[in-house]
Amino acid sequence: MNQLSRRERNRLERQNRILDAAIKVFAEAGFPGASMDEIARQAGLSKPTLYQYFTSKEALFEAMMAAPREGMMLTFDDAANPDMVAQLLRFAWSYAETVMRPEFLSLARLIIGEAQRFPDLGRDYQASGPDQVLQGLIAFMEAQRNAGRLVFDDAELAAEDFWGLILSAPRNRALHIPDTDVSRASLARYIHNGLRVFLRAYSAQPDQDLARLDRATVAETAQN
Amino acid sequence: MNQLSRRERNRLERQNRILDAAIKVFAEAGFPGASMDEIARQAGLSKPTLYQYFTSKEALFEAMMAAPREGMMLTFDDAANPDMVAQLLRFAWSYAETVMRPEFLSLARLIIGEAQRFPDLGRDYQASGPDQVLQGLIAFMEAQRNAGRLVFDDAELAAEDFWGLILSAPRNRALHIPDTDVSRASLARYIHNGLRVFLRAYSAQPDQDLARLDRATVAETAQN
DNA sequence: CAAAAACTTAACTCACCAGTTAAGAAAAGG
DNA sequence: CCTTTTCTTAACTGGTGAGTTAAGTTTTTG
Repeated sequence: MNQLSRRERNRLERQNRILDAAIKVFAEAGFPGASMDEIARQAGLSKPTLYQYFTSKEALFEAMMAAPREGMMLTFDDAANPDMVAQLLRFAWSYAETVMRPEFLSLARLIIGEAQRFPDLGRDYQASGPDQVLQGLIAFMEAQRNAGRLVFDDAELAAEDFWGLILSAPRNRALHIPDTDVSRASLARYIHNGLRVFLRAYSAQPDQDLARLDRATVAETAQN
Repeated sequence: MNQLSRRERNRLERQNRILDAAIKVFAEAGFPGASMDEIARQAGLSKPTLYQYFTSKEALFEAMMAAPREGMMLTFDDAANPDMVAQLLRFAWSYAETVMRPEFLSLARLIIGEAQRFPDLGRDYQASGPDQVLQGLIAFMEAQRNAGRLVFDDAELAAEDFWGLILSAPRNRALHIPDTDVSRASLARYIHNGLRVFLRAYSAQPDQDLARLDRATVAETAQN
């Protein structure tokens, strides 16, 4: 049932406990403010054991940051779906809910705060996070243009506009002011407004798509 | 010619030197990573003197952050000017050039990185920086709506959209990746695209305003 | 079950840092 | 010019943190 020896299983489980503790402590205190003793304490073991797993504070920090960020790689499953508005709306919501989670914001604050001291960190994050999402968005935008539903010259700009319209305001605010839990209602306000502006500027059939958006909005409001 | 005694002048000059050194060291190392010895060294004096001016590391940090941020409060001087497109373009450029300066980005990284440890800091910054600019933008948007040049329901959303369309993409990237100096050409790309999208979505006379924008773009390109 | 191997820990080292103290230098006032 | 006051500094203190060591414990293996 299990290939791993008891030792190996223990080791893996502890490694995960350490990484979990590290993310918590680093996010709370920043790299210089975090203490290896505190991380060890929160992981439920002692410092020399911690050094068995990671050879230095920096190594731990980098390993923690390199750990895959689940939930980031969301994409458009059904590219053939003709209801572009519904797809955009669904994408916007799932992305917003990922990115605005408190732990995710903490991590973003940490990355930004340490970007100067760890230049690779920020670059890698940008490449493996936002840039991936952007690529997915660009592919989607181009598919919609080919299907005659969107009109634009530069797919990258269109994708970035979509992102910026939907998330930049609430996210910037949340980065500056922690513990402001962002309500679903306020996210809805940004998402629907952003999408409306996006469709007005980019849709091949703006009136039709805006009507579709309003219908979707009513449907969702009724759900809650 | 000068009301201040030699002592008082020296004191002020030193205080400024300390604040300059502090901003540099804190931005480079973060709050916990910055050392008072290093700040004293960079300010060209010794630690006890530093403590004569600021009673603790926290006090220095907060004083430094409270120092007025010049260049942030830009606004629309000539509200009566009928050329809305030119005004938006000028605002976009002056704001972008302020916000994308390396020192300004360093400060933003520091604020975001320490927001969790200093909750007031992030709140105060948001209130005295971005929110002020936003208020100015909102007032402008409303004036343009009253003049029949823009169409929207929610002035705050319109203002935030403008901001997000123009700056969110390059700024987020710059926050993650320091020392990427952002060329005027790439800023121009974002600004002109953002403004185009904004006008398509919000202008009362989109075709006319877009033509105006293109003319302004050509004029500026010719200048360089 | 006993010996070896791997793992874990309490206690330590060394460096650094925030904040203080005591003694010396400079300015102000008579 | 000399005394007083203020400013400045080199040297110190107490505490903490990264990383190590040596001794004890658990797991594996014959």
